[in-house]
Amino acid sequence: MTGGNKNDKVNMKTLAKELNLSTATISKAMRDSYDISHETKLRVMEAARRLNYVPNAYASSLRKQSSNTIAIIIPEIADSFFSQAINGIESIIAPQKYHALIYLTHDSYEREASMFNDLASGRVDGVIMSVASSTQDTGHIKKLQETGTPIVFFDRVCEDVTADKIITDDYNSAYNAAVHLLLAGCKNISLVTISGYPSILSAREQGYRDALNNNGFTTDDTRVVTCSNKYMGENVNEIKAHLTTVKPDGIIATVEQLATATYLACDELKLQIPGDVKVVCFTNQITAAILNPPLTTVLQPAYDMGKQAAEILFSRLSGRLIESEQELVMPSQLVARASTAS
Amino acid sequence: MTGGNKNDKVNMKTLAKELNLSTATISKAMRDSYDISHETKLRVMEAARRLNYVPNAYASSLRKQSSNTIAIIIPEIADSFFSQAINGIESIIAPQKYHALIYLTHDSYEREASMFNDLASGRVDGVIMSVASSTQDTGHIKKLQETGTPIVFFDRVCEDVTADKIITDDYNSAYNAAVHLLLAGCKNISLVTISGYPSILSAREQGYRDALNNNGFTTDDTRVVTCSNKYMGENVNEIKAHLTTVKPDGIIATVEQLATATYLACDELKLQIPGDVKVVCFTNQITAAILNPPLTTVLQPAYDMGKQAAEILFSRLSGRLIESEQELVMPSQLVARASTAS
DNA sequence: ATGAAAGCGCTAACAG
DNA sequence: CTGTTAGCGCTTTCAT
Repeated sequence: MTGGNKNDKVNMKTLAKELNLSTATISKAMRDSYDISHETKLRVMEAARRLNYVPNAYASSLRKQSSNTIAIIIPEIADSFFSQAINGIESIIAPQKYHALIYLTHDSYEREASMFNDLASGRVDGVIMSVASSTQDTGHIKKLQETGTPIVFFDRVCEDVTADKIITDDYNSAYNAAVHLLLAGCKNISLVTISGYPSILSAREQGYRDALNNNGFTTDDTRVVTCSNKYMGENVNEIKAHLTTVKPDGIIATVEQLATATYLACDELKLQIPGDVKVVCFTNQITAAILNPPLTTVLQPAYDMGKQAAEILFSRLSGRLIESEQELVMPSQLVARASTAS
Repeated sequence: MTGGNKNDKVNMKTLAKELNLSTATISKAMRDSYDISHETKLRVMEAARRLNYVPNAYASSLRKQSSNTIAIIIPEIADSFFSQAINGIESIIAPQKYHALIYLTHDSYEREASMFNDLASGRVDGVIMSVASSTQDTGHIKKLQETGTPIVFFDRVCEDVTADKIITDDYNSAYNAAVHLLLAGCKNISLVTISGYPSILSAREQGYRDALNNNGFTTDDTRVVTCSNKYMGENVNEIKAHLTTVKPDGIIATVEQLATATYLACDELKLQIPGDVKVVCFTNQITAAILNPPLTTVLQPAYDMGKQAAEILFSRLSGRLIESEQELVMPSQLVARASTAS
């Protein structure tokens, strides 16, 4: 360890001394202020480079009461939808020299609430989030909002929180997915979903129910499999049990993690897709096209949703956006593949 | 917006006034210091809760010269290996109340270097990283190390930087993958890889070459397809061209993103896997088992690698670990599936 | 165009 | 056990 971490610590004072200027002048020069002469700026820049000077982020944040940092709060990172959304967010914030703190709730309300409590520390200027599936009470979110920290939701939004929201048309997407299965000849369609409160889950379920009901089918609750956990093995078992007892000829899976579980369940029961059961899943997995069989998906514009969320958050931060909170609905796309072929 | 962001800002002074104590006492009470009476601590806690007091993170960081924040610097987030590794990192840092800033290099040296320059601002206490494939010069990394910021590499390490490193045995994994293909009857094995400098790429290539050479096969450079970009379409075309001209009967793909490209290339050329070409890929994709056909993978312990990286970083940060930097080699696992069946 | 000085909110000596 | 004091490094009036 070369450990030059104590003595050669170079700050504004060092620079000021080096150039016979005040720290105020250095500060202004570094930020390219209008009332510093061009020549002085050049001298400052040169010295900064030469001495490896980088302004201390926390001193600056403390003084300015703003941090150029946002929080991304999501349930899970090993998920194509969320990781693509992060790419979208990053595409906007990185050029602006903003920083992203990432927090994973693992769908736990307790963790989410604890994270929000911490964020009141002024650590971030704003938040982009997808709420945990187990979150019902939203007091923690409203409390942070009250401190003046803007929050933008994407995908898993909270209905009872007033904030900017980026979603896809979950109701229609599910409705269309169900119609797609009906047109493929299914008479007996089940929904495989996860437990939780976010409105996107109920919207997807309602879209599924309405599509069936509007087309002469009934939808009793036995046709809805609610996977209660994230352990692949248990989900597979729940789905297998359903396939064995209810014998659906079509399945709509509402979240990405259920795609693999559904395929494995069919596999283990030697059920053919799409012969015995047709499957469509809400997922952004890039491998959907090369699955056995290729999976019909409801594809969300994850990258663009992240981009939009970041852009709206920036508008709020800059004060440019003063209108009331908006809900932006972006289009999902049903990509038909062999898993739903007639 | 209830906007209580100005007037009711509650800090230590507020609390001190409220309780007729000094800010020093508040500070110590909040941190559960031994020289504060139990009773006072309770009063402080109560008041803190009542007034929604949360210590300002930046004031604390500035004063303590440490931020309880680390940086995770990776090439890409929409990648199973990296997102699983992040889960591993998070499992260690979250309970310790550490925060993670995430930076994506998109494999660009310029972005990586610029990020490292910024980190000299004291924003983070340490770094966990996987280097960009285009990074050859490592000056930016060494420069940050010289400020005393510990860096732990995982997977894509820099050979010429002295630091803690968590890797898998890339040479042997590739060697074994090649042997696996030979045993499956391949006579004509190609490597599909990406351009770049990280030693894991050359190790994987060397393992492949040695396995063939040691078993009586030659490995000329025409058998190595170097995909130069990340646009799926172009990669598919490069692989198709190779399949058409060289006609390999076995393929080893060195990184996750090449799995889908390879499958699509075979698909478009109507080549059967494993009949015409057998395929094995370094990937952690959960869908490997349900691909058409199920894909033989070299599975890295991504979650545990992230965990280890975080644990070692914490040892460094706490000063517990004083020995010289270590390289921890963790085992990969060859998971044989139908894509390499004889 | 530059500088002096105050202070962001917290912590760590040190005194009492 | 509690308080006083001096900063951490920066930004921002306000003078000059």
